[in-house]
Amino acid sequence: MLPTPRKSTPKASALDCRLAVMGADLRLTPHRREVFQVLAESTDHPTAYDVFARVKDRSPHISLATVYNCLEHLTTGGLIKQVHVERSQSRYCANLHEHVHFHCDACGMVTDALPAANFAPAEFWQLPPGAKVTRADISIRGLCPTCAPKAPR
Amino acid sequence: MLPTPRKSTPKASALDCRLAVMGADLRLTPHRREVFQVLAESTDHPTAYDVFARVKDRSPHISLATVYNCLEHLTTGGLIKQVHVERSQSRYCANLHEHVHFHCDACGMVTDALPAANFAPAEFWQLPPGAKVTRADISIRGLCPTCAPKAPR
DNA sequence: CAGGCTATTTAGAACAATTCTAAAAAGTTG
DNA sequence: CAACTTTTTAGAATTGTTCTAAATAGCCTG
Repeated sequence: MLPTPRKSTPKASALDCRLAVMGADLRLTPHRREVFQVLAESTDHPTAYDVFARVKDRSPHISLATVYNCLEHLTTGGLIKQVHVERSQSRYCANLHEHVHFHCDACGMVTDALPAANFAPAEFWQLPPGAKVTRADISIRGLCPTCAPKAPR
Repeated sequence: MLPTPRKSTPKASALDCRLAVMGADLRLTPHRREVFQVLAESTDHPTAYDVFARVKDRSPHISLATVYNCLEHLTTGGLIKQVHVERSQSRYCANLHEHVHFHCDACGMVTDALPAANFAPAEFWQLPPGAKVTRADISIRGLCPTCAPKAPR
């Protein structure tokens, strides 16, 4: 049985709007707002621990468990996305536009790359007949502009 | 400093050939051969533990650490590939043809999908200028033919 | 605005997958 | 076969994450 839906807090900012509009049933606690805000201000795909460290500047008493908790709620609410690079720690981003991730094998940096053209996975690969595609996780690996020149050969 | 290259064991099978040809400097121990063989016979992208369980039928005394060790050597030697689905345990496959992975969100099954057409990541996404692409990890998610009909709505 | 409810937060324990360690065993070379 | 290197082993350690139980806070009803 689902809990009774709650309204969001009275005072709303631009971020709050996005939270209110997109997050189906997500109580807008100060912690969740801060976690979201940190992520919205970051372009470097921070890990849960990175987020924890950044939020701590504003809320020194927040615990790592709360950050994980907030990240989970924001993710399931569709407000942020989890990014997986290999099977190392998860990273998060607030960029919800369709994009892929470019990952530098040398420095570990992760950046977003926007699609240059329309892209439909089912057109490019022979998927099992009858399969229903919900999404494609695409991570492109290589060397970033900074690391590429330094590479041997 | 690299260790002196060793020759592979005298008697060579088809698998050994692939191992010998492709694995730059990989001593062909019985364990490594068995791990590779198990993988070559599997199409279900087993986890390290799955491989461990399957190899144990032939070599009851093999340890999990050895399986991890063999998988790592086979991977760095380019003989097998690691497959990552989200950040759950790694899976492995011996299919070295260019392909992507289709992952069913309902049953967790992973299958290979071959490219229907030529595919160059740099054509589809605006990667950072100067970046050097070495590979694209593409995992397509959705529902497999078995699970799709059962899904609600 | 007190009482009752539910949700959130917390610190720390637990967990799972993997890697590390140190020692034993096996293989290779001179 | 002696000296050396590599592989294998069992178990400990590590890492990133999730779980737990208790404390706290938020909201609604009367």
